This record gives sequence, structure tokens and C-alpha cells, in this order.
Amino acid sequence: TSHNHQDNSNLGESKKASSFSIESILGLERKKDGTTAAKPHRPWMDKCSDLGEDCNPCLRFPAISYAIPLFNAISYPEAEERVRKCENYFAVNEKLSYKRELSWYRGRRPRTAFTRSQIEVLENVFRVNSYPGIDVREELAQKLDLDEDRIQIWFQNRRAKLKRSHRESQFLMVKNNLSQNMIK
Amino acid sequence: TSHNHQDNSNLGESKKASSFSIESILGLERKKDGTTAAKPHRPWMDKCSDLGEDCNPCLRFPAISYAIPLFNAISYPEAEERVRKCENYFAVNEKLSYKRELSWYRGRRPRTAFTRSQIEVLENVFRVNSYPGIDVREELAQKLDLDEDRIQIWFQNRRAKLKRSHRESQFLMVKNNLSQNMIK
DNA sequence: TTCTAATTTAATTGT
DNA sequence: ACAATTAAATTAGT
Repeated sequence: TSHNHQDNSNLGESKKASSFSIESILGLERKKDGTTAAKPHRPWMDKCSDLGEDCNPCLRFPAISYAIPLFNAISYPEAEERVRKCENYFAVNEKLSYKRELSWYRGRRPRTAFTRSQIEVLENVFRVNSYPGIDVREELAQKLDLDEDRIQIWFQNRRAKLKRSHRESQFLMVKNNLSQNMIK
Repeated sequence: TSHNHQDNSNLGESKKASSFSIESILGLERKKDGTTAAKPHRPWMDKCSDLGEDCNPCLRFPAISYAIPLFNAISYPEAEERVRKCENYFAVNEKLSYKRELSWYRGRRPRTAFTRSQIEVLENVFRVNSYPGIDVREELAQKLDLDEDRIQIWFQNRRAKLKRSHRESQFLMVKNNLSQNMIK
């Protein structure tokens, strides 16, 4: 991850809480090799590229623009109406806010919330074929009204989950066998 | 919760029948027992494997009998109190205890109560590095007498908290700007 | 009630 | 495609 907080020298913390060496901590902020971080892969953000801003999400210094989609947040329902009235103030940014509403903050695809029926179908397919080809993925995408990308990522994560559970159960089995042998 | 087996009529329309078509897959499948049911990720449960296989949590057989020695064995000091509470719930009010019982035998990790000094160190590190690598996490774990997993989870939750607070303050800022603009 | 530790899983990155 | 992480959204304990 490329989070450069080199300009955090204004912390002014003279207190030393422990024996951690700050230099060792700071030394870890650099990537292993000095290569510049590759541009993140965010195809759905192409419309934002004309802004000429850094689209790399930064936790410590978030661009204010990524807060704009907040108006659609369910946590602040009262804001939506007010913002709708005042949309003119943001209209100077053309369709900027529209594009940015696509993601909660710039730079990351909004998390897809699969419906239960979608999950059911995906799980059923996964049971018989954990590696669906492009044709099955496209078919699923069409029938489930999802992007094919989402299907592929879902199967990737599902395979990882299965592998992890296998690893753990095998580990437990081995440990239990060991314990039983020790009891005997 | 079990899934309702509604026929996905909108999904079941057959167009073509390849060997891995969704229709054929869905036609084949009929829930065949939960042998491959996903297991929760509970690596700390490995520690109780020397008590026997009954310590492996099983959602289908929520026997409280194996849950109690489980937590006693790992030397959680609050275990006895929790067992007493649990027994009390079972004896007095079965219905109200349902959720607690569920979380009990399902084996959620007992909530870690960080000490003030631990929090202080973690916060100090967080100020200069919100993304500590594995080596810093291990160093922290050793010095604070915590599992590395706890460190990682703490930083995850801390980043989420920071982001949340940023979102809220920015929301307030934009809201105030809007109010000012409306007055004008 | 608020805060936060813990869990699950979608998304990202690098290999 | 996999492995390791991160983020987002919850659940639940204090």
C-alpha cells in the first residue's frame, strides 16, 4: 500500500511511551524496493480521471470530494433533501458528483451486497464447478444481473474460503490424533 | 438459517444445455448434508484440541457440555463467571438465553480488554504508522504480551474508526457550508 | 447508549 | 489464479 505520511512530522509528541524505535517504525513505511507504487486498478473510475487529482485513497488526508457521496448515506437521511435543494452549488462540477456517488469514497468499488438468491445460485454452481469458465460466468452474470467481474471475484474468494476451511479442519484432525496418541 | 428452496423460475429458463449450464447444475443439486459446510475461522480453538474432538465446535449439535470445559481449559479467568451466568440462563429462562447460548457454543473469541497502557502504545504507533507490517505487529505483540492477531484486528478497527470520524467531520463541514450558502 | 473487539466477505495488489 | 491484505458491514460485549 502506498500511504506516504512523510509529512507527519508535526506530531509534536515528545512523550516516549515505550522502547519502540520510531525510526524502525518509520522505516517500514517505504516499500521493500523503492519502486513507486503501481497505479491501482480501478476501471470504474475512468470518468474521474479528467479531474487530474490523485485518485489514490489516502486515509489520513482524504480529499474532501470523497465525502460528497455521504449525502446518500442512510446514516444521514435528513441531508439528502437539503442537498437536493442545493445541488446547484455542486452543479459547477458537472457530472462529477454523479460519478462519485458510485463509490463511497473515491478509489474503491462499492461493496456488492449479493442477495440471498444470488448467493444460493452461486453456491449451487460452486458445488459442481469451482472453476467456471468465461461462458458460465457470463451466463451467471446475465441471469443474476451482475457484472461478470463480480462473478469471477466471488469464485476466487469462495475458493480461498474453501481452501482455508480445509486447512483448518486438517490441522485440527492432526492435532486431535496427536492428542489421542499421547493419551494412550 | 436454512435457505428457502424456492425455484428460481426467472433463472431456470433453459436456453442451451451445456454440460455445465446453470440449469443442469441447478437441476442436479439437492442439498446433500453439511459435510462441506463452511467452518468459522477460529484459529485459537486449536489450543483446546488436547481435550478431545468434542471441542471442535459443531453448529448442528449445540451441546453446552463441551463448551464449558472449552473455555475453562484455556484459562480465561472470566470463564467461571460466564459459565455460571450461562447455567443460570438455561435454568431460569430458556427463551431469552437463545442468542447468548448461540454465541456461547459457536465459540466467538472472548472480547479482549486492552489495558490502558497497551492502548497508549498502540495509539502512539498508530499515529506514525496506520499500516504496521508483520514485523512491527510481532514486535508489538511481544512487548505488549498480546497475540499478533489481536494487534492486526486492533489496527483494522482503528483505521475504520479514523475513517468514520473523518467522514462525520467532513459531513459536518459540508453541511455548515451549505447552511452558510443558503443564508446568503 | 456508545464504543469497540470480533467476524465475514467483497475488493485490491502483487506475483 | 493464488496468496495476503484491506475495507465494508455486521454482530455482539462492556
